[in-house]
Amino acid sequence: MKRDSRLSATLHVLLHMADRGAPMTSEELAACLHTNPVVVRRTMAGLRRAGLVRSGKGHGGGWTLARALEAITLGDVHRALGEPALIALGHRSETPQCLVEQAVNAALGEAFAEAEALLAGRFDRVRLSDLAADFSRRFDERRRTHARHDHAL
Amino acid sequence: MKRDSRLSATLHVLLHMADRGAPMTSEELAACLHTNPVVVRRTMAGLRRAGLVRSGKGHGGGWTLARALEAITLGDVHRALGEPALIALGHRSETPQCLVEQAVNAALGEAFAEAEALLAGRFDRVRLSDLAADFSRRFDERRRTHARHDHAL
DNA sequence: GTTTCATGTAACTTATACTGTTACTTGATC
DNA sequence: GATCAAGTAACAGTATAAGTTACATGAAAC
Repeated sequence: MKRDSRLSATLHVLLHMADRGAPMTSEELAACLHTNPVVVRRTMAGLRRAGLVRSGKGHGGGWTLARALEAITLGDVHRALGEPALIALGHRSETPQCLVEQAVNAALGEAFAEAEALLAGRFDRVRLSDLAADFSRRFDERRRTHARHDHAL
Repeated sequence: MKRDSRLSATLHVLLHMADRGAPMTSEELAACLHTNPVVVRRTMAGLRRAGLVRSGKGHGGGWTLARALEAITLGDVHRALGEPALIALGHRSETPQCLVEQAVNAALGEAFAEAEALLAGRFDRVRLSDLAADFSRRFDERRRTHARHDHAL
């Protein structure tokens, strides 16, 4: 299965937007993702509709967060993206006549639903501010590592 | 994401094979799945290599189970199919330079791994005999329902 | 008010993986 | 040897994410 990376990409650019503080253009965000500005606009359109971000045209335009990082969960972003499927497996038929297939669907469906609920629940409990805090930790860590490096030179 | 239904299909035919007791041809199994015999052979090839089923050519040939239903778990079947991805989401880059992306990958990766472990663990605990028992329950239930129907006529 | 800049969107192409189909080979049974 | 069924290669179909081009819309700068 080819994996959907829109959630990953979107979280990435949202954190960059927060870090910047000023509007960022689709072109700048596309550079962060090594992709095309149109891909960014297309993906962000759902977030705009969901009220997570705002967009402005013309000079000084671009994308800005509409809420604080603390007020946006991964679940909010996932839903804004159209709530794409989390589980890569599916049934052969959703409404089978065959009793064997009904038994298979029941067993797999229960397992899928449980895993999906686990992921969705976790998404709802993680805020963008949590990711930003982890980024800061990594940033400080890198600074310490580089400082040691500099001393060694 | 288009969902992978090979696990679902394979469990379906394995139960039909167990129910039959005698070898079933790819053509017969394909009829159960409303698909093509070649699709069946292709999918079952992994199970043969894994020692879950045997195949015979010529007259009286076809597919048979190589183990009892109690000795095959959903996990066995999933691995025999090449262990396709369970989670439909992925990272944009597996080894990002960007610290922001590293933080995103860490958060998502942990969530993905947890959900994947939940599903895989569950697959390892469910045996084909469990599905067969559920099928029998459904079969009896339908017989009771149909009996009541007959009385009403 | 015209130019410039940036979003909004449609349309098309590409990439990828499952699925379906045809054609042919291999091997076992009658 | 004829028939049957698996084994397999090769190719077409389908769906979706992703990338690209082109153009319209609207806001700010000059």
